[in-house]
Amino acid sequence: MRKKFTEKQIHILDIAEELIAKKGYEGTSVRDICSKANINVAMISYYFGSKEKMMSYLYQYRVLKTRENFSEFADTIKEGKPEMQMKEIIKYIVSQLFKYNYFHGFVTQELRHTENLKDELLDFYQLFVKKLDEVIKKGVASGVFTFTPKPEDILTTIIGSTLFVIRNKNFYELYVPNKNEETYVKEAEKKVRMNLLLSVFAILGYAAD
Amino acid sequence: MRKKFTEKQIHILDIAEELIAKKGYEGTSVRDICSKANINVAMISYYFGSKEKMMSYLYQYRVLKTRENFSEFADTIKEGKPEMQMKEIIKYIVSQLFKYNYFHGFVTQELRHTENLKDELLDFYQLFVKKLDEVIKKGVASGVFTFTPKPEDILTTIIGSTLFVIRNKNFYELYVPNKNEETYVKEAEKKVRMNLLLSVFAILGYAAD
Amino acid sequence: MRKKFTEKQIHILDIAEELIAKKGYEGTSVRDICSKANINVAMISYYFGSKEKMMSYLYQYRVLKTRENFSEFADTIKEGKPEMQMKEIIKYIVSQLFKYNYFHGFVTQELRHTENLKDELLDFYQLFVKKLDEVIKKGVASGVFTFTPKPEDILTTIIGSTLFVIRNKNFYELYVPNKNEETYVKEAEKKVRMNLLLSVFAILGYAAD
Amino acid sequence: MRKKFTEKQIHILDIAEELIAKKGYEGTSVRDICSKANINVAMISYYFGSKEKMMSYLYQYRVLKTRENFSEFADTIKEGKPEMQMKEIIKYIVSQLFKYNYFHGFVTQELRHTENLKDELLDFYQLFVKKLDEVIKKGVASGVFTFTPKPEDILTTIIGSTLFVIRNKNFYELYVPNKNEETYVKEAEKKVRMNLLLSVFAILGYAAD
DNA sequence: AATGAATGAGCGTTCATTCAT
DNA sequence: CATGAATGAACGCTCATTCAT
Repeated sequence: MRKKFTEKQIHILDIAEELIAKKGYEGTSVRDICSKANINVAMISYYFGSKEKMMSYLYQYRVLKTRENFSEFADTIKEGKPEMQMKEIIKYIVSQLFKYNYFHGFVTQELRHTENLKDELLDFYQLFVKKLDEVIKKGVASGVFTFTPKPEDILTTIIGSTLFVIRNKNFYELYVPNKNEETYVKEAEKKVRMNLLLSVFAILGYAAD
Repeated sequence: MRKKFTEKQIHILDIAEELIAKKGYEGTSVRDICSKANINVAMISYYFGSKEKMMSYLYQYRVLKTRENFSEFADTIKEGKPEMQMKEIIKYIVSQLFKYNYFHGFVTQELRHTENLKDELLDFYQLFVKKLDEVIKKGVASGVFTFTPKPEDILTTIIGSTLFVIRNKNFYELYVPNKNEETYVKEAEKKVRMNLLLSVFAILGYAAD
Repeated sequence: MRKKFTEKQIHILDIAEELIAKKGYEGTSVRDICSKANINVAMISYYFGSKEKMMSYLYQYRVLKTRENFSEFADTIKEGKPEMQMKEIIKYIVSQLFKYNYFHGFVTQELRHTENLKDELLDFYQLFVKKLDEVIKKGVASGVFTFTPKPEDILTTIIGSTLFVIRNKNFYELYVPNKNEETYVKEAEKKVRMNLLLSVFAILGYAAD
Repeated sequence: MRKKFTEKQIHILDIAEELIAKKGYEGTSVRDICSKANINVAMISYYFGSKEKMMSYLYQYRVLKTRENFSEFADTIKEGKPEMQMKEIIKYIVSQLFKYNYFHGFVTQELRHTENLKDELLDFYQLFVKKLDEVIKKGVASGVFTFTPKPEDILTTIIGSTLFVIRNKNFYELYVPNKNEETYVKEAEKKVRMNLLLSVFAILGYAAD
């Protein structure tokens, strides 16, 4: 059920995503979205069929974009050494979660409304697992990694830790040096990335020389 | 503003928590809760003043219980060696999150409704950070730990990873051997706990003999 | 359907009257009344059967008292000259309306709820009409009054003017010299009384010598 | 905050006014109004924002119309003799109160809901007082009136008496010859008008030749 | 292709009243 | 005799959606 969206539709989806990530699906009324998007209240039903279908389209749209993005990324690290690849994967996941935190925010919160779509996200996660598995095995084979942790556990740690930081801003900011609103996000991202690098490479038994 | 609750009120809170964790605050109507609790629609206003106040009471009630529970737990590990203490802390946090996943589910999702109460959760997290800090320092001092990672990062990894597993059941269950509905939860909890033990001890540079 | 009331019941009726006169029948909840009377919410149904029946009892109670009161008053002027009697009647009606403005306030506002009871008020008004008729005829017979206006019109003017003043406080107070909250009511009562005396005696063609 | 209303809105306001005058603001539910107006329950909120705001608009609308109406009337009597002017004013006020008795019914009963709007009614009453004052003074100057009663007292008598008659139908109808429902109202209006003419001209010491 | 008016269902809450004690 | 817990109906209002244009 792929669909091409007009500019106007994408505009609506952007605003819907932001509001829903902030206030939840039920907490966000069609009127809220339309008012912020400067369109008529009837437009969401008109364009997408219903509020719920709009959610599906929004989800599809983002997953599609994300997959394309990941595809490109995967290409860029194809040639590197395992330790570099692992580092880049961590960096990529963390930055993507921070960048599209709106999306990832509502994915876990609001996916109950689009139960059948979860599969697409699942496929996407498995893509990561597969990639991590490759890298780990290659690293172990080449001797730079000592241990063989489960790739799904590595992914769990990376995504889980990052989302926790994003969602518990007022906890984590206690430990981030620069609390300036502008720079906080960057500092937080950096801190969680460093933590994950340390963590993951420790599990891998990475012997830096 | 502590409050004693009757059995009936606790019954309502239990059901409310479950539904809200599943379907969100706005997604759960007073009628849903009352219908499942076999009580009159007016009772929530009658007992708690309003739906919103019920949320506050629910939150208070759980945080209070959780703090008391943690207090007891902290006593039981007071005497042990750092490595044992760390192991027990991880085990404790993971098991608590699994046990009260309803609560932790709505805490991160629905806290916007009880903004002023967030501080209590913050205090609670800081309790953990403090405890972790003690254990890490003691372990480093006694030589069983080699490195000194930040306690807030350790906590982030533990809670983040566990919550991710809880909330992405149909991802994680792909990697859990026994998919029997009854045993799955236990297996999943065991798997994430093992992962975290490995992970945390690796970061600490724990030298097992 | 006469009824004897206990002190507690009278206490409730007093409070109910005040609140209903202020905020209307529907605007006053049973809870409001019970809360102000420091009694249980169930008491009004318990004592009076229902909120509506309470209204009936309240109405009966006040009309009864008022009739008794008027009876006494009628005795005191029995012996006087017509012009004195007329003066006293005006003074009496005005002062009673001011004194029991709570009651008269809700009588005209809330009588829609006790349609069948209007007869009692009607009887009461007719008592006044009869008395006024007597006085007018006596005065005409004795030559102190020149004209024979209809007694129901005299009553209409007296009650209508007084109630208008009571209910349009912020209009009439513009023309009352002393606006001090304490003395205003007395001044207003005095002013409307003087107006009515002038008015009624003018209609009667009273020739003061 | 003046507002133009559509025909549909005016239709709703008419029905709302009638019901509220009869049963009070709290006694009249939004459902009552909508049911009688054959519209959806949501329409009152949709058109006016809320039930309470509807009251304000209704009030504004009627006061505005009434002021315009009075303005026109004032023009028509500009040229006449004082005694003719006085007669016309009485006739006008009485007929207006009878015509718009719904409005005047709820104005005194329900103005607690639109506290801040009372001033507009006050202004309106003062317009009458001013006009009466002019007429009285002119009459006294030209010698047709002997006395100088206070204009606010004249207004009080006129409005008070008329409203009393309107609100105590089953009292006054005892004295109105033709009790036929159709003609009663006209007869009652006539009777109270005659009474007021007599009354007011007597107070003015009008010397008819 | 797009709108604004209008709808019916459902929301959280309050109501007068009843019930068990 | 009196209470406080509990009820079902109704409240004003907002919702996502549909309809007529």
